[in-house]
Amino acid sequence: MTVTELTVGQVAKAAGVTANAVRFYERYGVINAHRNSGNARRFTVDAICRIRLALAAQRVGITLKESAEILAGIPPLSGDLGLWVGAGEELIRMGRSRIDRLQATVDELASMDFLQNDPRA
Amino acid sequence: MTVTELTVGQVAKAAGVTANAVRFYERYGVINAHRNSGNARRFTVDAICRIRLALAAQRVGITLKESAEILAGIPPLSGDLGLWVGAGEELIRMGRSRIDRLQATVDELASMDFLQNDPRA
DNA sequence: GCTTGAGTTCGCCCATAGGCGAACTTCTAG
DNA sequence: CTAGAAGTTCGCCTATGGGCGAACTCAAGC
Repeated sequence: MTVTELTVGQVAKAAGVTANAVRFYERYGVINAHRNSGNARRFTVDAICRIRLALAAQRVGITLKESAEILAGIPPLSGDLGLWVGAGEELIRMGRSRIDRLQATVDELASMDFLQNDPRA
Repeated sequence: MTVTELTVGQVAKAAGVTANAVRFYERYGVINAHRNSGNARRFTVDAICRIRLALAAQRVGITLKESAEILAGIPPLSGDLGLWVGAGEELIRMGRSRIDRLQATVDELASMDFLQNDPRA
C-alpha cells in the first residue's frame, strides 16, 4: 500500500478550507509536508485529520498554536486511530474546562448582590 | 442611594482588565458609558458584569461581537440578575454546542477507515 | 498657581488567522 | 510544442483584540 501523496488542493478540498489556508497551516506547523522534485508540497491523509481537529478546536477557543502543540504528539503518517481520538479528547477536555470557567463566572454573577442594591433610583 | 458612577480605572480594576481594554470595549459596544461634564466616561456596575461575561465567553471561542449582541438584550443599568444569568446561560449553551461539534468531529474521525487503508479509495 | 493623578484622543504596533493578486515554475494533455 | 491547470513565493490587505506612548485636559490638594 503506497502512501498516497496529496497535493495542497486535494487536502484543501478534503478539509473544507482554501489552498491558502493549507499553506498557512503548514508554515504554522499544524500540518507537515514534504516536497516533491518540483518543490510542491505533498501531504498524507493525516494532514486532513489535523486540519479538521484544529478547525473544530478553534471554534471552542483553542488557538491553532495550541492545537498544533497537541497534534505534535502524533507522528506524521500516523494511521493510529487511538492517537487521533486521544488528541481529540484532549481538545474536548480543554474546551469543557473553559466552559466550566464560564459557568463559574455566571454562578458568581448570580450570587452578586451589588446589582440588586439599586443603582439609581 | 445614588447611582454609583464608575470611572474607566475603577471598572478596569474590578473587571481585571486594563483601562485601555475598557475603552476598547466601550468603542466596540460591549459596554455603555455616558460622559460627565469633562468628557470622561462614567460607567455603572453593569459594565463589570458585561466585561466579565464577555471575557469568559471569549475563552470558549465566542467573539466580543457575539457577546455584545447577546448582552445588548440587557438594558444599561440593569440590576435584574435574571437577565444576567440568562445571558450567561445562553453563552454557555453556545459554548456547549461548539464542544458538541468538536466531539462530533472526533467521533467521525474515530470511524474513519481511510487512515488504515489506502486513502486513494 | 502648580503639581499630580486620572482621564481624553490619536495613532502606530503586535499577534492570530487567514485572503488575494502578482509573477513565476511545473505537470499534464492534446 | 504549447496551453492550461495547479503549484510556488512574496508581499500587501483584512478583521479581531487589544498594548502603548504622545500630547493634552480636568479636578483636587498644597
